Amino acid sequence: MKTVSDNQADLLRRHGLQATAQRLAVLRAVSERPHGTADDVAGAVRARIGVISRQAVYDALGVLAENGLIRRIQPAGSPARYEDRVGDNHHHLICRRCGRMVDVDCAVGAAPCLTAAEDSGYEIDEAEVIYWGVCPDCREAPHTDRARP
Amino acid sequence: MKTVSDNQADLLRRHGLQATAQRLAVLRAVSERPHGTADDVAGAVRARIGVISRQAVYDALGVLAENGLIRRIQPAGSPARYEDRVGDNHHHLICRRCGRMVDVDCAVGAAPCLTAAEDSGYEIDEAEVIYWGVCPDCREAPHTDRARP
DNA sequence: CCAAATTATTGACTCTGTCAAGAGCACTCC
DNA sequence: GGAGTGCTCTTGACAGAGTCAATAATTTGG
Repeated sequence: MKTVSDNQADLLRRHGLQATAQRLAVLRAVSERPHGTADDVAGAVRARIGVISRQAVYDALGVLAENGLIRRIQPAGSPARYEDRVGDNHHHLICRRCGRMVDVDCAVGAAPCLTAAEDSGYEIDEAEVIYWGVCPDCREAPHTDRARP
Repeated sequence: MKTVSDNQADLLRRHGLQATAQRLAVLRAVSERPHGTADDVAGAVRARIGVISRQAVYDALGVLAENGLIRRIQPAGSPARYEDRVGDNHHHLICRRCGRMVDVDCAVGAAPCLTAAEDSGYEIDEAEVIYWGVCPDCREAPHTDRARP
């Protein structure tokens, strides 16, 4: 019988990547905590396999993202975040106060948003949409900004 | 007769900001070269008024953006960029190879894109849209990636 | 099991951007 | 038009996120 790790190892090899302990752990960490930063991932990986270098984390995240196994999101004012929900080009909704990020299905449709009004001759391959707002929790809580007299 | 600088000074004061030489020069630099980075702006300002500290540039860009006189765009993998086209919530189209950025009018309409399919209870105030692709020039030119054997 | 090639580790380094203290201006009020 | 007050600029140290480069360790095809 094959374990989850075996399947993920095969997945990596099918993409022409070597299946190392570090990459497997990174892949698993991203899938367990969507929208985590490289640092979060490093922490989760260390909890599981003991030790990993910062560079290995960046390398793994890099090749996984390049090969479409994970997706990198880089919101303004935040380090890059990673998620394993790929292939459906969904969008993100971020709270301006607490930074919490949630997924949003595309309003337009399945293969969405890839048509700009005028494409200026560009060959568009991705539409990145980030909605900014205030999450329910932060809306209820008193404004920390205004709280200081 | 009023000069351009006088008008911009008034503009600043109308927003409750002091009209300093540095701020005027920053505002002018942003308007002259849209999509420039803080560093570009600093260079342009130095060419005009001689010298400005890095901090003053960041301060000026910060207050101008806060007051809606300019807009800050922070694309993945690039330092922040600034433009003076504000108030119409247009979007951007960036070339993956050369980084060139062009404006795109919103496909949806005038006050656009603020409606996500499901808002998860968030109070959305901005929709940031970035299209990624390859510009006409880079499409014609040979791939630098593939060019190395 | 072995050799070649890919990956990981280590540590220095770069690039953007921020913080804090003091000096210098801009604007207001007389 | 001059002086005070408070905002703004300069200077220099600092921090976070990510990259580079050389060496050591694994993976994997044969």
